[in-house]
Amino acid sequence: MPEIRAPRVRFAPSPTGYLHVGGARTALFNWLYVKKNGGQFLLRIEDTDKARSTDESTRAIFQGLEWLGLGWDEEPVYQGANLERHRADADRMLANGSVYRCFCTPAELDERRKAAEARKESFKYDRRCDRLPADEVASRVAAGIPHVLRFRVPDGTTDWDDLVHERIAFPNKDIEDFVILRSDRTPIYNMAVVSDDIAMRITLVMRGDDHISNTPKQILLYRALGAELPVFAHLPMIHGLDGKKLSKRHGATAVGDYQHVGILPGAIRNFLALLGWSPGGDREVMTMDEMVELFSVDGLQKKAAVFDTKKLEWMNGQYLSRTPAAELAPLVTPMLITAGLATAADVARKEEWYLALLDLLKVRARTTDEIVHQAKPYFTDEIDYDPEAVAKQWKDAAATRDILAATRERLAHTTWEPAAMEEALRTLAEERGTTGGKIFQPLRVALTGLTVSPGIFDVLLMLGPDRALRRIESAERWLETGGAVKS
RNA sequence: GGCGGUAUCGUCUAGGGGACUAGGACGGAGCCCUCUCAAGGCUCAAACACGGGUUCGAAUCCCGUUACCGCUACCA
Repeated sequence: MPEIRAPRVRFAPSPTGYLHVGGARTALFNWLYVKKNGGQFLLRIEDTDKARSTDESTRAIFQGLEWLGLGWDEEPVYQGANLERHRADADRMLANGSVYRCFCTPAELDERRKAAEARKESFKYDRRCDRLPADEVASRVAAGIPHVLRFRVPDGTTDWDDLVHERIAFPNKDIEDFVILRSDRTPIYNMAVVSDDIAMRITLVMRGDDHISNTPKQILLYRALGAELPVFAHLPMIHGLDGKKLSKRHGATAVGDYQHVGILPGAIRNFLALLGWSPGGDREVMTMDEMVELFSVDGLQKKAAVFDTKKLEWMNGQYLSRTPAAELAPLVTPMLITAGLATAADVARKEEWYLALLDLLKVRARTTDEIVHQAKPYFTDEIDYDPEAVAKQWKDAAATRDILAATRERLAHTTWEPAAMEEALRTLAEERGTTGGKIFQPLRVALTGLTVSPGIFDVLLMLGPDRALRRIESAERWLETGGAVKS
């Protein structure tokens, strides 16, 4: 498939909820295409459904796109503002004979539809109003009888070369004479979309493949308006683990949800890019620049993809590990503050220490949430002992207390430097006829309350002698009193 | 029901007639490393929906069947 040079593309969400991952993926592909081929990525807010559209969700969409790094090129277009043009275009088609007035009421239509269903027939508008004599139409219009505008679908076939599906064809006999303007003179979706796409000079329409059956109707509209056709590309849907279209019941579907649980924008972008597209070969983790470089419609998939959060988390872990602490800090700090673990001033005061800590924690975390959780022992004075850790590493209270006391004593007289500390504790282990692990593990619980942490000497280093020693002492007391006294 | 779309490991995918004993990644199992976890390294289990063609040769091309998805409004 030839690439389109300097394409003008658009992402056209309805502001009826937050930015959905499916929408985000569509926006990403449009964006990548434009960056690869040079052109404009435009935004159109399809807010013609006043009842469901909200400013709040428009803001959420902007915010979501910005977070993902998908900037747009011109002022966003609000579909609702183009009502007059939509009407004018519809009237133009009425004037050139592509469209006719239909006086059938919704109630009548509904009745006929139900009757057809009862007969197990498929319902299609029978064009009865198109057969009305001209003077009859004129007198009804003069009498102010409400009516819609319907498109008169010609004979033949409507087809196009889809960028992802190749040729798709619809016999026109299967396309109903669809309404383009309601009786209140507001446009129907397909009318508004085509009018706007023409006005915005869109040359490539890339959207979800749930729009495939809208496409022949839209092509008919372009022709009736004498406009040049854009190229169409229909992307596969994103499904949940059960193979059904992704929805709320599959858990988080809004981009913002992932932002809030600590997914990095780069990670979800990379993950989303791989849903329905492949650069070929074994490439998986890619920077935005690499994705732009590699992007091609040839790598687009026809099949729906399942949104697997496990792989997203893995991807995020990859990004977390590769992101420098200095870049992670602005993301993690607010979460630390919200969690009540630190203030901005705390963090600023010991920046070097903080960045070192982030470097230790990021490699073993899959989300920034996990980093915050793991960071707790380094910020609070009081720690809780994880019952599981106690059960596993502090089985014998007396013996543990004894070993902790000995450990504390050695540490108190050791230079606070990893090699020296390791040497001291390994010697202690040897003297006691045991292994390092038998000392490190109980010590880890004393220091962090957890079974999981960075290497024990890193923990010691981050905690510093005063706090570490005090904490071991608290653990000893806790063990002595059988857990009655909090650390 | 009608119309349209799709079909490679559980999942994301590579594959564009012979290089396929079908590759990689996530997830799973196991081993190594090791003070825990993660990371990393290694190993294993795991797929061409089915049936017909075309061809010397089909995961790859064609047809049919099946399954799944989407659309079928004076919604978007």
